[in-house]
Amino acid sequence: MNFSAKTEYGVRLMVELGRHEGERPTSLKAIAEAERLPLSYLEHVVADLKRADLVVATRGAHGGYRLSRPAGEIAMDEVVKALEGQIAPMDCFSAGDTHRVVCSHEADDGRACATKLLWTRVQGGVVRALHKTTLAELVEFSSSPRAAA
Amino acid sequence: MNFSAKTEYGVRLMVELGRHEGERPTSLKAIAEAERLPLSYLEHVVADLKRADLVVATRGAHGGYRLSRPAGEIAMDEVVKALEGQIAPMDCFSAGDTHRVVCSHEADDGRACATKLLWTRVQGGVVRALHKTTLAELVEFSSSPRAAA
DNA sequence: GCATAACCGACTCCGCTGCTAGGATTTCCT
DNA sequence: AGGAAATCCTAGCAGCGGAGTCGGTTATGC
Repeated sequence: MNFSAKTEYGVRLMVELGRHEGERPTSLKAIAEAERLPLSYLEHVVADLKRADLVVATRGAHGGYRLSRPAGEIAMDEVVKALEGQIAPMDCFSAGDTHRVVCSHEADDGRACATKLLWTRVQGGVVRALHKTTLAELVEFSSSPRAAA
Repeated sequence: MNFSAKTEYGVRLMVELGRHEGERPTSLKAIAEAERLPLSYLEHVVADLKRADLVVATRGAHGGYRLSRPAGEIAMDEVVKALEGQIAPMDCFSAGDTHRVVCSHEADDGRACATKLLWTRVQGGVVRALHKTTLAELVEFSSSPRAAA
């Protein structure tokens, strides 16, 4: 169970933007240098965030990115969903249940899929944890030298 | 964010064993057929479960596997941990660096890793959800045609 | 002693993730 | 006007790990 590096990068990117809230837009290059992340890859990451309307871009010289809303109003489940695609602990939880036979025997005899209950609870736990955390919290946390979880 | 198929298989395997609690040991072959899973792969899965003392094996003819404890006393976080290796939403959360989670740029300037707070909460949410679910619950859930999460 | 079944390790296949490359487009500044 | 600095797009690639196979060995019941 792990989130992709893309998600990690995206969260870091968002935090970086949150740190410069109210200022002029921040360029990807600046973020890449601050966080020591590959610039060319960040382009893909930020594209996801933009598609989800979490970020607003300004093109051209002195352009860059800004948060679309105040950091305090951005719940982290939105961010992670935008980057990860969906928050589902098992493939059969996403919309396109393509090839694999994960929940196969559910339809067979009407018996409930044993693991469904488990994954549902896990999913709930994750989403709740993400939802109750705002970007502003992360920004603050990353600024203070010591803080509790 | 998803768990591996191995974990899904392992949970199903455990449920299947739970269903036959108190009986003679169940062979992998029987489980593979019941759940329509590849037998040869299940061998690896069950090996993990055995290593974690969640399952007891009986070798030879009429052998098979049994739960090491009553299903009601087996919390699902144990099972998932045994199969998944660890429950960490990010690589830097893996065991080994307990006291100080190393997140690349954290060591640089003493600034806390922004994402640490987030992943810690997520991890907590997952572990809590898994821990409060017992194997017995899943067994019961999979037997009744309809139940709520 | 034969069938059954756990045990073990090595090996292959494939998809996905992370990352790069190159170009096109937009905008600011002088 | 023209160049520099950015976002934007698409294609492609390489490595790695997950999923599954296979052959063989050991242990046990009948």
